[in-house]
Amino acid sequence: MPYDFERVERKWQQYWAENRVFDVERDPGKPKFYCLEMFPYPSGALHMGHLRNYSIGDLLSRYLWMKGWNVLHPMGFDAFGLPAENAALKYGVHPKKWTWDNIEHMTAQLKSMGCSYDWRRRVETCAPEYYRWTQWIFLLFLKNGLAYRKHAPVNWCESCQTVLANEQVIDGGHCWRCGSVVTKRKLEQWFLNITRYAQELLDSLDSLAGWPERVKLMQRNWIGRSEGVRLTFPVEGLEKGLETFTTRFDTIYGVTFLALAPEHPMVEEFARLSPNGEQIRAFVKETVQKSEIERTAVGGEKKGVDTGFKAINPVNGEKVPIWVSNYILIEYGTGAIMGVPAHDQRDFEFARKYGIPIRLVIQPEVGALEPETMSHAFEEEGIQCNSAGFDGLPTRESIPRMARWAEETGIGKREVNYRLRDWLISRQRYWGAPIPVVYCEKCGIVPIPEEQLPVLLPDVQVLPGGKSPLPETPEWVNTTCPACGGPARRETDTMDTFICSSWYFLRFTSPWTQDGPFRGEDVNYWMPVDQYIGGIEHACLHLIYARFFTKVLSDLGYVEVREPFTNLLTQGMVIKDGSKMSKSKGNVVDPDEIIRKYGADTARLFILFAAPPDKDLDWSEKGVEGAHRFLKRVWRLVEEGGARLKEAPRRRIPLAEIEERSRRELKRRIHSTIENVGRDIEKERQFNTAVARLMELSNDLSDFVPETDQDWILYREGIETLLLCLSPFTPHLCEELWEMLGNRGCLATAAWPEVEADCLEAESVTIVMQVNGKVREKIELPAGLSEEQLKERVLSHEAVRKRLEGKEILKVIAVLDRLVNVVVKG
RNA sequence: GCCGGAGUGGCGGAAUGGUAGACGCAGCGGACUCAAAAUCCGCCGGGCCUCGGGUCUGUGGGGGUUCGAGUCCCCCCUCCGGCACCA
Repeated sequence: MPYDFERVERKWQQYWAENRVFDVERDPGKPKFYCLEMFPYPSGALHMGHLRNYSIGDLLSRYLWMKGWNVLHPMGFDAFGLPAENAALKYGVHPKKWTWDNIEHMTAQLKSMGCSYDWRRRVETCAPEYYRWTQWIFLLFLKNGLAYRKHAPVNWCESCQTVLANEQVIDGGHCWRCGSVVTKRKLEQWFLNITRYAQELLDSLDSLAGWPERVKLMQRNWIGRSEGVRLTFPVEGLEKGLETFTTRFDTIYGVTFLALAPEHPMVEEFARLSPNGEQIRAFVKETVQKSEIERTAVGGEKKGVDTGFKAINPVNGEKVPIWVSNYILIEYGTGAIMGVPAHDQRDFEFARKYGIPIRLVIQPEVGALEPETMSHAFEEEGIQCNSAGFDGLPTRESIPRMARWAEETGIGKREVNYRLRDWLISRQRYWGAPIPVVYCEKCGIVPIPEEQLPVLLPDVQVLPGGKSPLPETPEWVNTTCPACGGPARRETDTMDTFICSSWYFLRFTSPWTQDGPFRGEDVNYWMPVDQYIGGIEHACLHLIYARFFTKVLSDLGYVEVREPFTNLLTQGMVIKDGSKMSKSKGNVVDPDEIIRKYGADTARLFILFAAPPDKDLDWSEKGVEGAHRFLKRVWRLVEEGGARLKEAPRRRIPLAEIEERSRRELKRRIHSTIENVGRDIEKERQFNTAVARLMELSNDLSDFVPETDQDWILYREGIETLLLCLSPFTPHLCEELWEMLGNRGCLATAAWPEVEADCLEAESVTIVMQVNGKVREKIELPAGLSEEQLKERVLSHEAVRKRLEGKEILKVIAVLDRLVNVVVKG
C-alpha cells in the first residue's frame, strides 16, 4: 500500500475534530503553556509566511502537549482593515461578505495543515461580539485619561485616504500598508497616551529575557529616550519667551542663534510683527508643503529665514537672532532649538550657510580648534572653555554639574524626552471598529454608555473613490445624546486595526464571555503567552502596542501580568530566487498547491527542516521532494516490517540485557534521538537539526536487519520512537503508522517517550590523536578512561608510537573521551 | 552617519574552545529495468603524490590569545536589517 497522504490527512483531521482532541480548559493540576502565533489578516488565502508561522507553532504545541503541559493553542482573524474595502471597490462585494468568506476559506486551509487549534476559541475582530469589547476598552482608556482628541499635524496617506500613526510610517516616509508617500495634514484626531508608558515600556524590556536582542533594540531605538534640559529664552520686545530642549546644556555658552520649526506657534506672531513677514510666511508655506522624505533627508539642504527678533541667552544676557528653519521638527521637544554651531553638525551647517558666528565652548583634550578653520562641528567630549565659571571642566563633569546649576538658578529644568509619540488611532475608514462616542452640541464629546455597546457598523455600500461611507450615512450619524437626549452626531472615524490586535491574546482565554472582554480567572490562569511567534516586521508596531495595552489593563486591575509575551520567536521570511515571495515578483508558491501535490506533512517537514526558524528560508521544490522522499521511507519502514513488526511485543529491553554490540548501539541511538530532538525543540528552538536527528534514526533503522525475537522488539521500539518523536512535525503520517502497528489511542495525546539514561552513555569513543594540534590518528577506546589511562593507551598505540619515533615529547594534553594532543619538538 | 546581525562545499545548512562540512538537495558511478521513473548501493571541499593509502591546504581578509580557534580578542572588507536633521 503506497503512502496515500491525501487519504491519511483527511482521515486524521476528521478524527481530531470529531474527538475534540485539542479542546483545552483550565486545569490547575497541570502546568499551563500558552502558545500563540500572530493571527492572520483574512486576505483571501494563506501564503507561505503563514504556513511557516503556523508550522512552527503547531510543532511546539504538539510537542509540549506530549510533554504533559496544558497547552492553549488558539487561532483567530485580524479581520478589520482596508483590503476589504479595496476588494469591495474592485469586485463589488461588500467588505463584510468578502471578509467572512475569506475567514471561512482560510480556516479550512488551516485545518488542512493539520494544526492543533482549539477551534471553539476562534475570534474575529470584525464580529460585533468582539469589537463590542474593543470599544469597551477604548472607553476605559477614555475614562482614565488615556484617550484624547488633539489638533495636530498628522501623517496622511492619500492612497489609503486616512491618517496613520508614526509607527505606521516606514522607510523614511512611506505608508506601511501601501508604500505611498505620506504627507502631513493638520487635523483633529484621537490619540492614545502611549508616551505616558514610554519609560516603563523601555525599562521592562530588560525583563524580557526570552525576546531576541534585535527586537528589544529596535524598540529601545523607537522609544528613543534622551535626557536634557528645558529652558526658556526671553524674546526681546515680547512678553513671551521661547522654550527649547537640549541634551547638551553644557554648550549653552556657545549658543549663537535660535531656530524654530516652521509649524511653531510663535512663527506667525513673528511674521505679523516683522517687516519681512511676507518672506517668513513664504518660507513656511514652501517648507510645510514638502513631504516628510524631502524634509528629513539627511544631508538635505538646511534653509531658513531670519525673523529679525532676538532672544536673550539667560546665562549671559547675550542677544542672538531667532531663525525659522526647515531642519527643526515641530513634533520633537518644544519645536525650537538653541543653535550651537561649534558643537552640533546640523547647527554648524546652518550657521556656515548664513554666516552666523561659531563659538567654541569645548576644546578637545589635545590640540586646539579655531572656529574659522573647523570643517565640521566638534561633538565629542573635551574641556569646557568660554563658559564663565565652568571653564576647565571635562565634559563628563560639566554636563551634570551645569544641569544642576540650571535648576538651582531657575534657568532651566532637567527633562527626559522620548522619540515615541502618542498613538494616533482614528482612521477615516469604514471597515473598522467605530469609535464609540457622539458629539453633542450641548454636552460635547459623550461616550456611549457601556450597556449600549457595541456601536454597530452599519451595513452600507462603500463609495467609489475609496472615501468612507460613514459620514455620508445620515441615519447612522444622526442620533441622540446619551447624556441629554438632544440631537448628536456619531464619531464617523473607526479605530486603527492595531487596536483590535492589541488585546486578542487576552480574549482567547475566554472568547465566549459576554459580560466582559475576558474572564479574570481565565486570563490570569493562561496569561502570559509563553511563546509568541510571528514576523519581525511587528517589532515597533503590534509588539509595542500589545505591551502598552497589557500595562494599561494591568494598571486598571483587569490582568495581573505586566508583559504579554514571555518568549518571542521572530520567524524569517520565505525567500524564492533571492527575494521575498510576492505577487509583483511572480515568485509566489501557493501553499494549497504544495499540500495537494505532496501533502501537509511534507510541507510542514520541509519548512521546519530547510532553515532555523529565525533565519530566512529558501524555498526549493527539490527540497520539498526530499522531505517527501523521507516520509515515504518512513512509511515503507513500517510497511515492510509487516506482520513480524506488528506482532513484536511492545516492550523495552534494558540496555544491559542486550548481548550484541551493534544492537546496543541501536538502542543507544534510539534514546539519544529522544533526548536530542527534545532538546532541539524545547531549549534550542532549532527544528532543522531536530529533523536531521530523526532522519539519522530512520537511516539507522533502515540499515538494521532484525533476526531474533529480541531484535524485533528492539526494532519496534526504534520505529515507535521515531513515530512519536516525528509526530509533532508530521502528525497525520505518524498517526496512521501508529495505528497500522496495531496501537490504540491517538499519538496527539500520547506521551513523549522516556529516555533511558544509561543509553546516553557511550560504550566506546573515538579518541583523536593529535600531534601539535593536527589530527593524526583515530583510535577506538572504551569510554570513561581516566586522563592517565587515556594517555597511556594512546601513547602505547602502535601507529602512534611510529609517529612519535625520534621526536621529543614536550607535553601531552588529554581531553576525556575526546582527544589526546601530543606536543613535540623536531 | 549611528546601532544590530551575518559571511562555512555547487546549494540549504551542522558543529558545549577539541575529528570542520551532521542532515538534506544537486551531481557522479553502479544495481534493478527492453527503457524510463521510482527504489536501492557507493562516491562527493580543494591541491599534490609512488593514488582502496599518504600529504598539504581549507570556515570573508589580516593579526593575536591557546597545546588546540569556524567558535574568544583586535583591525579591515562585503552583504543584510533597523534608525536616521529627534536638538
